[in-house]
Amino acid sequence: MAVTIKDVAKLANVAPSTVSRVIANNPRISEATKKRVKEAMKELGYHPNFSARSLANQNTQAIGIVMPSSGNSVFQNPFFPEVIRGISAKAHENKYALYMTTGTSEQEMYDGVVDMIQGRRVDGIVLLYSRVDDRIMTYLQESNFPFVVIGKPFRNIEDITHIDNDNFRAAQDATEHLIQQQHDRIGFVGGDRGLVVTVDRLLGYEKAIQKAGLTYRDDYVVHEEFLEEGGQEAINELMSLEEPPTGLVVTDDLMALGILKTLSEMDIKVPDDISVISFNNVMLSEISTPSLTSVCINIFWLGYEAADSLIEKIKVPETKPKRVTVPYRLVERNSCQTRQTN
Amino acid sequence: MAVTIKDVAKLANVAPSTVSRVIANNPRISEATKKRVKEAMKELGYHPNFSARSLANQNTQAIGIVMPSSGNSVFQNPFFPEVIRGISAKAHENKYALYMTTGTSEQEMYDGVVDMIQGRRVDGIVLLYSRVDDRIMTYLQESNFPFVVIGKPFRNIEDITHIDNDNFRAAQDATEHLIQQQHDRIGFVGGDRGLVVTVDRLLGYEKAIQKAGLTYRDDYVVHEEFLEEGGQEAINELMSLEEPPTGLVVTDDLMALGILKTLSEMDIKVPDDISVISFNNVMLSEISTPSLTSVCINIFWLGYEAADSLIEKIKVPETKPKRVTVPYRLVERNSCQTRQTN
DNA sequence: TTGTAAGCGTTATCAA
DNA sequence: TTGATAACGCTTACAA
Repeated sequence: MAVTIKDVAKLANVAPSTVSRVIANNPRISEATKKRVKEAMKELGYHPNFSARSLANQNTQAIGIVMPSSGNSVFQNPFFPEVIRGISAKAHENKYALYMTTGTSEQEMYDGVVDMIQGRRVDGIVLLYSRVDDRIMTYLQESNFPFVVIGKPFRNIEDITHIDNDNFRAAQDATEHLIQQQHDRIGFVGGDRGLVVTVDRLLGYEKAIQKAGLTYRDDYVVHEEFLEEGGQEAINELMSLEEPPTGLVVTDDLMALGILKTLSEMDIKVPDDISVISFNNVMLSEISTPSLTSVCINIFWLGYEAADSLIEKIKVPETKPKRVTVPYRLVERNSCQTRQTN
Repeated sequence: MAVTIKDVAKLANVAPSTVSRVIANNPRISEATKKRVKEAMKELGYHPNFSARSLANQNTQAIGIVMPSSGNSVFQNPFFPEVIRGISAKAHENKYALYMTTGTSEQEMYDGVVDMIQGRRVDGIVLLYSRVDDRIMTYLQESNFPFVVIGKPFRNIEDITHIDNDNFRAAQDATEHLIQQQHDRIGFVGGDRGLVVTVDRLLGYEKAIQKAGLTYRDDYVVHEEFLEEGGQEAINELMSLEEPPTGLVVTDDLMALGILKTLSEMDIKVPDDISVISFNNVMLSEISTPSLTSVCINIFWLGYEAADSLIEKIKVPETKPKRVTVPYRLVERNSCQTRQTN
């Protein structure tokens, strides 16, 4: 077995409880013994056993991360490594480790989350997505376990701490950016309509269209799962309309990349023939050709704030639910240009 | 407190140990009591407490994942979500959960790993990269803790279970692919030369060059950190040579994407003016324009095998170290073409 | 086939 | 300021 608190106690000639106090940095312990114990720890190479500690403590110093199921293609989105980096940064500052459940189906994910919570593997959970009518979120709420959501909860917003951008306004701004560039036929390409973020961005788009006095056209709004089979068809149809759009608001950089490809295959030039603006500003948007004008939503920051709010909630359970809004900003690159009216 | 084994025992009118046996599916327990206990568990909504179990068991049912430090830009590489997906799949089959350390510096990572191991947070570790002279790997070896490496260990290969592609041959094949397409001026663009995989691929490239009777030129070999400041310069220089290459072997799809961009800015057309072949075959290689001819290294599979070997090692500690070689295959797309000799 | 009881490595309460 | 000692929730000899 590894070296335990007892070994340290023996070597330092104190009781185990004293060693425990030294670890916890209990103020009422003499500097002398503190030093002696610390030396003993160093000498033996002592490391506290987390399981034992958790058991006694009722706390794990671990945060659970719930991603979309890995069967889902969004799993591939660079959004995730980046939020995790943010979460991780804050977690690390507070000596929390990260724990992940995974699963290839919604059911597996659900079971994983239940296990994680009921099995007391973690002190709190960050839900990395928000979808309409999500069992997991419902469960989290009912279980009364500390958790925060990245994104906007579909219901019970008031009761759930969540970290989000103002996606409505962001989409409105993005759309208006195209409008300012003289575009008046603007399409919207959304991702999974089950995601609240998709809905929010669509609403923002609609608002901008309406506010500018343009007519909202159903056939300008498509949803594609570009990673799936046949994902290109939606774009094909869109561009085959009698009056195809000259500007596109796309809800995700990765989708925009796919669209860039489809367009190039149709021999439609970006930004000359059509302007494309998208969201997230992942590193790819910079290295694609053309580089993408994208709304930077500060992914890292979302993660960082999420961990921050969660840790607060863990430490002070009475903390009121709150909404943290992370700012966004439009980053202009080369996928948009003023419409050529000739 | 949550419902414990005692509560279940009481309700089912048996001893706690019996409940424990039912959980462990101990064969010598009567079907009758087994059923009774199971009903009690269901009725109370019992879930075993992992900490308690780990403490008694000396096992955590968790696998630790060690990524490069998140300060490092490779963190962004879609390689990671994909290996993790693979690890996760196998882990899940065996009811292992995933645990992640993170940190922004090598030191932080190191401390995290030590904590994870000494604190008995995990039963084994998957190291997701292999670099020349890595402290963490050295530590893992010395600590005699179950671990596997994805990639080829820099030293002590015989003693370390690792999962890898034959990167030497893969690079040789990739280079020969260009040679077959009549290219005779072929450059090599590598990533971090501290990574063993970079070295292996470079050697494979050299071998192919030499085997084909082409002359190896120092100035055709560059290493770039394309995500870093000034990453484009290496390519710029390469293409400004008096006799610039007409083919490029690039060690990573993401780098290849960056190169595609740099080339397009220099008004050099791919594949017309220059052919590019890269590695990893991440989803992006398909949706880039042009799509990338890439060596598929079966990332998911790497992860899956890694978890498999690790779990075996955890269960049977005497297991001999072994090397698992995951096959690769060249996926032809549109970034390469036969050299136009006119 | 089942129960009793010790032990896993901590923390925390109560005395001293 | 420190030491005994009882939890924490589970597993596992050993007994029955």
